Amino acid sequence: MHSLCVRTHSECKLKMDNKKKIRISDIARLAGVSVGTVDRILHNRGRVSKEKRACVERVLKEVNYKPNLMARSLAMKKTINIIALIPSFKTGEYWEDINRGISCAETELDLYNVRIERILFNQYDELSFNKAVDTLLKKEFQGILIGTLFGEPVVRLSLELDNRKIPYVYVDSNIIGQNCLAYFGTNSYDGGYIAAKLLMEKIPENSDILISRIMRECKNCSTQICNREKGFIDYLTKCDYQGQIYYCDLSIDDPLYNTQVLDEIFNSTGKYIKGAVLFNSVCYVLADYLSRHREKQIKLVGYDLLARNIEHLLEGNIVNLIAQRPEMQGYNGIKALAKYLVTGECVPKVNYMPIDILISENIQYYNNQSI
Amino acid sequence: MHSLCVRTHSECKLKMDNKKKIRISDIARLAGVSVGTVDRILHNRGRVSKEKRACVERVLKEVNYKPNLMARSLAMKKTINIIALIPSFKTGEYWEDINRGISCAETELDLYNVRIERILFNQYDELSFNKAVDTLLKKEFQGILIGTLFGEPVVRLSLELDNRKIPYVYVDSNIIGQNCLAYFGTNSYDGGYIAAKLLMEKIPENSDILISRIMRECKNCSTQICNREKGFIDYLTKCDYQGQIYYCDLSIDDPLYNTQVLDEIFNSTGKYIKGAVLFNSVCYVLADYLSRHREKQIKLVGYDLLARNIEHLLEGNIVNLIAQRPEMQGYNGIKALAKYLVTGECVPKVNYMPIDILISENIQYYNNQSI
DNA sequence: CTGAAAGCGCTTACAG
DNA sequence: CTGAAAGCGCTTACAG
Repeated sequence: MHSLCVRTHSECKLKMDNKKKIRISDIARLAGVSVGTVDRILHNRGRVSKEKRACVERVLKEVNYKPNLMARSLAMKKTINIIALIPSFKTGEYWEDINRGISCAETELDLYNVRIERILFNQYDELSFNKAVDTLLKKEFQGILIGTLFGEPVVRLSLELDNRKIPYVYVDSNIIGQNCLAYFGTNSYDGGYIAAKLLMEKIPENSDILISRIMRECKNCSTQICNREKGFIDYLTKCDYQGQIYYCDLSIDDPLYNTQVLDEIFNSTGKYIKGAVLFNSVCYVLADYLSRHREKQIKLVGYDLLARNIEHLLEGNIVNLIAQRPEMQGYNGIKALAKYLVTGECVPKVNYMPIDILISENIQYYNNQSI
Repeated sequence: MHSLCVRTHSECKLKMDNKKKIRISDIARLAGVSVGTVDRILHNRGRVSKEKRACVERVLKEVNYKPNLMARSLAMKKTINIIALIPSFKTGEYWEDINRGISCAETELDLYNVRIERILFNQYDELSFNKAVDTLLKKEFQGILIGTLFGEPVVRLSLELDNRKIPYVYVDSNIIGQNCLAYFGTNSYDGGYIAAKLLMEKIPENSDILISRIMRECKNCSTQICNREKGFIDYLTKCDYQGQIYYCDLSIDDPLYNTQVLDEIFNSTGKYIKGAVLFNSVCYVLADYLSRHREKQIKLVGYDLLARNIEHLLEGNIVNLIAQRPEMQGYNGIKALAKYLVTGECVPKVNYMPIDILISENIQYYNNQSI
């Protein structure tokens, strides 16, 4: 059956050495078939005889064919729809940055006929997430990026997507054991470990510290925060930390309540507290109090570049912010989906973002680089 | 003359609202001319009558035309040649990272028929730079990225490029007063200022410190290093630092000599030195000595993620490395050139990279993100 | 000065 | 199962 192959091996070689990009029509010519047949084989569209298939595949193996993606996307009028399922946000909030990365990828991919639709939910309300899932499952889409705030319903959604063979990417925090195409986010444990190191080098040895939590967070939502706290504590243990750890639950929007709670701690047994940390993105809540009532005697380490956190960092009410390249998470997440959908290529499954350390002197440069 | 315009304003509007991307042929139809004529106007190729020009421009203004870049680049077989004029490097050295960013852009831009040629020079030898310039000026190229090690000859080259109307981008350190298309690199002064802050918070108040330099650097080469030192000293002044500053000149490749020099300092008046800094990328030279002779009693801050620096950071011989996203510099620099050459769009002229603070705990994640 | 036509590399009906 | 042809949006000779 090889007689069907009208070109010899050496001719193929010649073609290869000859640097010019080889095209589908070249392959067709070399294999003695039409471009339509080559295309069918390239894309597994079937309806090709064993003989021709073997012949074309033989040529393919020899020439290292790379499709011209521009020509492809020009010829296919078909658009690819990607959904971004992320929390809604206000200006200056954490998810705004992730969304900015998504928008950036969106602009770039527009040329390739990739469209992105955002479906938003309330990050403090699991029900709103479930509703968003119901909405999106009715839509036509080929890929989805998921902000993994709510572990359990994300797993449910993932199973459904597995069924439908729709690729999905996680951002923010990872949920292991799922078939996501990729995860983009930090190693939360190490993010906590680093916070402890930064805090410890700024306060006198074995001073007491305060760990604050935000009450409005639902119990089961963020593995991110649990893992950070675990890393934090492990660092303390490793250095044989001997101080006292205080815990408190703060309100995200009731400063009076917070003042009451914190005054109580600081004015009683907590008067030797020299450092504090808060593991989600709103450490400004604590900084608000400290700046007004404690005159920078207490070193605070927090996470994420919310506008209100940055203000406090610049004023010295926060000593370090730990950032995790949210824009990059959004950008890379969308690009990974598009790459897979356009070319079939995969990226590594777990992609840990850098854990960036910000101080008042370097924060002005942090978001200068375009992505 | 408006009668030449066969479509009315409202028809244009209709076309716009109708979301579909408008094409050159749409414009031609709306203006009552051929696509060839529209193309000539779009690209200022001349040979168009005043009337038709006015008519087409009128339509253009109304429809917010955006060319389809994929179709354009598919149709133009013409390739764009960009030169990267950078130092040669060995594995694990600083410029390897910049080069990696360049390669990354290269891969991406291949689709757009952008080709990149590297011309390398010896970063310690101004003559080799000048030779490289001679070589490249004989070539055919449309844009160039320049590693600005040698201030004066870079200025000369820039003037020649201005003459030829060839856009150029600076990376690594900025040279002000030139017409570069863009600069990508850090603010060196702030890079030094931050080094001082990091060092000061790790050593006892007013301990003595050591500033090391590398002898092989040519006197006139790096404004980068001068500026870092200036920032460093200014921070000390600002905190009213009272310690003693020692200076020493080290060899990049003669550890015995360095041992001698450093032993002399540390064993005499320098015995109270608790901190050290080195402003170019090879602080491993000093770390080599400290790790062998001073048992981590001296805190060292350095720059850039050379393989040998990273080793010392992980072993605790360096407390902080300050990094400046070299890959991003290379990548963004090339992309800026390509963008300008393909679409005519400019990026901001001065693009300060983030000043990243690395410790042993976060360095493993630093280069994980693809760019 | 202007337009009709061919071509970039790929995909997609369509006819056989 | 297979191939010839048209088309994606733009550019580029070419003829007039």
